[in-house]
Amino acid sequence: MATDTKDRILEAAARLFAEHGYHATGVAGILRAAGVKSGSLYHFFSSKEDLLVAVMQRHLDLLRPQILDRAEAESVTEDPLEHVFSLLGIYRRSLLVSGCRLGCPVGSLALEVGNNTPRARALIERYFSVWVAQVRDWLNAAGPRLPEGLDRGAVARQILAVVEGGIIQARAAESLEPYDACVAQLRSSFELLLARRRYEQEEPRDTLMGEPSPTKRTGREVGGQFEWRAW
Amino acid sequence: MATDTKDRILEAAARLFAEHGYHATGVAGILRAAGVKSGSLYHFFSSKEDLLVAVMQRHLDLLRPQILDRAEAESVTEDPLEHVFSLLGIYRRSLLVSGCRLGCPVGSLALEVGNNTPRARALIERYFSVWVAQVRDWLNAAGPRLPEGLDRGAVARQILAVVEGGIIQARAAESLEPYDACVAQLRSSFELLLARRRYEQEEPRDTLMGEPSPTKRTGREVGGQFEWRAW
DNA sequence: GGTTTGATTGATTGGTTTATCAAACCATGG
DNA sequence: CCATGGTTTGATAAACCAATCAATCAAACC
Repeated sequence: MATDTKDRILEAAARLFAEHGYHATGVAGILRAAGVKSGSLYHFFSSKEDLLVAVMQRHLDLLRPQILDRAEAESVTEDPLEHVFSLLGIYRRSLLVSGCRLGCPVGSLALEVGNNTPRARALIERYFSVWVAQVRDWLNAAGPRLPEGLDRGAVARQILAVVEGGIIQARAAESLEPYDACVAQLRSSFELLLARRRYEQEEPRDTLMGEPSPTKRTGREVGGQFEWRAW
Repeated sequence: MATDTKDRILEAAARLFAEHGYHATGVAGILRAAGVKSGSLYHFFSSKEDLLVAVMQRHLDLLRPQILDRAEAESVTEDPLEHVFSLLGIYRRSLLVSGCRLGCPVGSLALEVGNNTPRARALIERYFSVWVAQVRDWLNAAGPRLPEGLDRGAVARQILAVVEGGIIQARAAESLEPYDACVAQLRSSFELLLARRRYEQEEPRDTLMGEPSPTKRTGREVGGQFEWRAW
């Protein structure tokens, strides 16, 4: 069927672009992976670059259902801060199952074709915007638990940076360790923010690095420290 | 002269790889940019991939003199924490003068040729290691101003992640704003760490988000907030 | 002055790439 | 049963790519 072929091409192209990059992926490889002849591809897409744009559009379309919503769904609590670390856990799993080869498909393409491919660049920008906006909303939903003056948009951008930068390092090192270190450090920063908020409010506190306001805490205890079940 | 030609080739290749990526850069373009004929290139480098490795080696060789040492040199104070933000300022300038096209030449290549080019990957990994080790040393030099139990290696990795991730976002957005937001947020985290340290020591403090221990403060005051002169 | 060594040239090769196109195919509706 | 239009085929064009190589040149060395 028509849409089936088109989807197979898109899926194959998305996978190969993510694995080897845009330029390193030949049309022949996409055809082979999709089980299609060249004419079919050029029936649906006017050029390789056009295919790239379609792949990016697909990533954008799938961002919410397959990444953001899933991060929420995987959180055992309704703590919006847990959604954030759930999200980081999704990328970690992607690295894990691919032997540190696949991280964020958009991040890779952003650096390779970012400029000099205007349509793709615009989609990448929107992708990041949606991502950041969702994380910002989660941070906003954490409401008074985070400090008053905190720029939650900037924090969301920083979280995205940590993800992308952590993935770069993990790929280079062929190890999850750098990614985990970045995330762990991010978690510490959050604990500090939460602690600071409690400090501002002069609430009673036992430990400074303690758990988030435990209204619904259902995470597991690990080594005496509360885990937000990011993975 | 011999070395002159070789250097011109390396320089041209490094620039073009950073601008357009490895695969998108043709040998012909390198020859044109270096003002050299193909035979010369293949006299010095056995293949395009060999040239890539040489370019990476060059980046590694220049990391200390042109990036890390310069970050120290540009700091007006001897505060090792200022070195860190000085370093972030170097990358910002690179983005600025190139219209957000050039960030970290190694980060781009890390994602594009990271795997499936073992020699290049190993050099990228070493590059990041040296980078992280230097930042870690700076953090260590900050000594007791940072909290006792802080994993300074992890913080250094996180800083690298913020740089690389901030650059990705800046390139995608064709704007410095995302990079600045990430760095600003990083700065806030540091202020929080310093504040926390002072809190631990039960030292007298006036503001929680105040300046770093002002033994040698020579930065400029901006809007009432202390600036570490990152740029 | 003659020889060796290394550097440089630039036309050329062989392979690969993206993209085209006319012909065949097939489902749907008249 | 045919007509139509979207779909698929696969050979092939045209451009591009990395890489080669015999020939020239320059300098250093004996």
